[in-house]
Amino acid sequence: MSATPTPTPSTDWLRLDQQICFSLNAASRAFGGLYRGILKDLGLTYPQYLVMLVLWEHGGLPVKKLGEHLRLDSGTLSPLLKRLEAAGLVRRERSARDERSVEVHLTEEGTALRERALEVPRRIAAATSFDVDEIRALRARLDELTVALDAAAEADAEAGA
Amino acid sequence: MSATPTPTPSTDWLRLDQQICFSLNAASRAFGGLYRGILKDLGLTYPQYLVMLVLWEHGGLPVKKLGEHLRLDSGTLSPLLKRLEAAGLVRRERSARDERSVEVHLTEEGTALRERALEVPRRIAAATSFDVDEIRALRARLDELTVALDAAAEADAEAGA
DNA sequence: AGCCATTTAGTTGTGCACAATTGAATTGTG
DNA sequence: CACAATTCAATTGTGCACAACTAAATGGCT
Repeated sequence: MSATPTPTPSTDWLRLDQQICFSLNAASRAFGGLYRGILKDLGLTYPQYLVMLVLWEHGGLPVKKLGEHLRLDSGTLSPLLKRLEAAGLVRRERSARDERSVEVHLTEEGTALRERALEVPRRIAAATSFDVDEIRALRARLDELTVALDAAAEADAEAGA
Repeated sequence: MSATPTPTPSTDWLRLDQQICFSLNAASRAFGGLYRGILKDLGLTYPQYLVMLVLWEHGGLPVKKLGEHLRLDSGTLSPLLKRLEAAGLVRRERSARDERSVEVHLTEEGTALRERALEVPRRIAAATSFDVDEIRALRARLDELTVALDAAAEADAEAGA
């Protein structure tokens, strides 16, 4: 071993402050903290809010479709939807024409909650201090990144298999 | 169904695809998936890898300092560090001069793991298809955002109190 | 029709994030 | 010194992410 490695030239690729993933993770959790405060009034967690957004936009959907919109699987959605159902915001019912599928519908209360949710994006936007174009550009960048990462993870998984 | 609300003009602020937080969250989870595959060889999860990065860079640290670097509290770190200890990568010992504090040190094995971790950033960078300057710019942007969000969450919390 | 691969939700188990609380050690103040 | 306030780690409890598996329903194929 001899003498601590400490190579740390200006290009130490293992430095935390050089890792994009850390900045991303930190920003994601900072958003989480802000949403937590704002959504508490609505009785929603952030992932629950995302589910409600999809339902408000598309109406009733099977769990599968919901998962495609949000990139989440039934392992995450099943318990989350149960909690939304317990809160009286959604109903879950087996599809008549395909008994495997469970369709998620808004209740009256769930539909009504949309009105109160309208102020959420405004409060969030106020917090970022970024203007609309900056947000759009950043979002586009991140989506590019996500596509590249998903493709790479896919390729990696297949190489490993 | 009495006419779905569907206000959806081109500025429906509740549309999922307009929300920066969703892109951020998606990118963060996409990174997670990629790291999961790469770090499996090292026997680390992504948060465990972050802890190891800090230890490789700074050497032994009390849990508190570790948490400041990573923005994590003892509720997250305590069990995580126990798992790293069980894996033989770190030792935890009460500080002699302040019995409240627990110092986390790398074991030989933990120090040695750094060599094998050197290829991780390379593999990640290859997956992003972004060049170094783009990454740097994106990271700077995200860090700005994080600062703004933390400040806003702080202000929000105080207003609520 | 009978059989089999696929699809769809749900369940189980592991690990992380975070709020709230506990308990011990330390520090500040009278 | 005594005692209140603070600091630090750990614990408890809730909820999310994801892998692996189960069970039921479906659709294709012979």
